Amino acid sequence: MSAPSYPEAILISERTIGRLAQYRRILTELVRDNLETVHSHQLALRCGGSAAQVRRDLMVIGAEGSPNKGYKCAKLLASLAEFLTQPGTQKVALVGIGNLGRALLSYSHKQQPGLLIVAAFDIAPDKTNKVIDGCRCFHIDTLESVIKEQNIKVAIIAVPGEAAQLVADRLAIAGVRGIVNFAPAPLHLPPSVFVENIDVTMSLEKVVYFAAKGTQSERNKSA
Amino acid sequence: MSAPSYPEAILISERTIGRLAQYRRILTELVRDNLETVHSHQLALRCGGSAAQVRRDLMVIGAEGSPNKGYKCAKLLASLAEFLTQPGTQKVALVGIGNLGRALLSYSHKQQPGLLIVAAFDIAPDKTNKVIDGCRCFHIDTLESVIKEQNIKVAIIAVPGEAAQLVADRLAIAGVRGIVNFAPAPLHLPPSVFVENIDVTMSLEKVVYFAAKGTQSERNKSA
DNA sequence: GGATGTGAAAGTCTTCACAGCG
DNA sequence: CGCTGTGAAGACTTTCACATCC
Repeated sequence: MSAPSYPEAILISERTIGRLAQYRRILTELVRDNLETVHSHQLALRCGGSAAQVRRDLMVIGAEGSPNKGYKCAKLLASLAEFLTQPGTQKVALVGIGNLGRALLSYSHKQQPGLLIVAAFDIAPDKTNKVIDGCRCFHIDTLESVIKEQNIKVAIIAVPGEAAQLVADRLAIAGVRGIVNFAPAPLHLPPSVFVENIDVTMSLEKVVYFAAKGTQSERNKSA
Repeated sequence: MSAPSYPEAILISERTIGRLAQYRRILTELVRDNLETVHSHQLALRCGGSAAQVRRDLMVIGAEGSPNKGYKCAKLLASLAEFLTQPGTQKVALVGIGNLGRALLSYSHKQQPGLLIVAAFDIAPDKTNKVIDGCRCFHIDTLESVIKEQNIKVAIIAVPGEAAQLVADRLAIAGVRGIVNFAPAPLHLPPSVFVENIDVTMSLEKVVYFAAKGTQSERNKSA
């Protein structure tokens, strides 16, 4: 009769996971600055949410803070790191070495946390078989073999909309389980593959609308 | 007693506006391909939503389709264009001419709809006083004067996180009413300024989590 | 028959408010 | 006291289901 391991029965919403990732980023800074403890309202201020929201989010990972002193930064950061997958642990592939792709590569190269792009693919021969920002670039024909060889489970799609579905299908078959999709087209994939869409044009149009029309108040959903 | 003009009393949610922008993009393609009519379930397939969702969204702009024939593409597109602000109408400023900024500039240059960046700013002298992808680049010192002169109401922030709040404050004072923020930091601004955050790192971490852990099904929120 | 338009139900997410504790 | 932890309420979104019309 060993102690039951974390049931993990309750499944956590996408929004919550996103905010937990933010909290981790903030806590990384706090720990770097040698802060001992932090209150929920302080975290709220730094991520643009409410204190109640922060407390509820931290509840789901079983974090515990003491009244009047708040949460211990180091301990909380450790809990978050254990709960979320450690950044840099997961290798990421990038498909599409255009302007956006190169911007992501330079991020990956400089940034300290997350975003460890280990392989990039493109269809244009002049972009392949070289190293950009420390990342090896391959021709798209080798996508399946490289993905399998390196056991890559996460990919970023930064190709034109017309090519996105085809790329996504190939990624899924090669074993990728999660995709960040910058193409402005929905990907139809089996539910075993998680897809996060980032549609810059749509976001811009939203902002244009609200800038011109009604004054919606600032909301921080950061997605 | 004139007929009451559209009350516009009901304010429309951010999510809905985002989807309406997607519908417009899809309809632009349909009209280009000379499609006469379209059904709600066809739109749903092409944007990754449900048919009921599409119909409800179109309800808010008072679109009308006929049973069995669906919606008239051209008419619906016109309604959407009238409702959303016409793309290209609003001039957009870009702050931060790094890799991401340049990727956005090249988009702006090539893409047909939306995204008309007319001025870019940076603090580095070697990036300013030139033209990149058809967009004039200025030193950040001239931000206020250029924004006011050109009457720009929408801006994109693509600077490092530490500088984001300062830039946002200056933009708001210069008269900007809407901001797309790529910096991973919340902007604290008066509610008269609409802010849309795009946090690429956070999205990536979400995907890493769901790729590794539980299999959440694909959801298309495209934000 | 097969689609739209829409009230109502169901579901999801956020905020409130307060007990309990240091 | 002020803050955490959390049930309960509230607000918002999506889906259902069906009357209605071509």
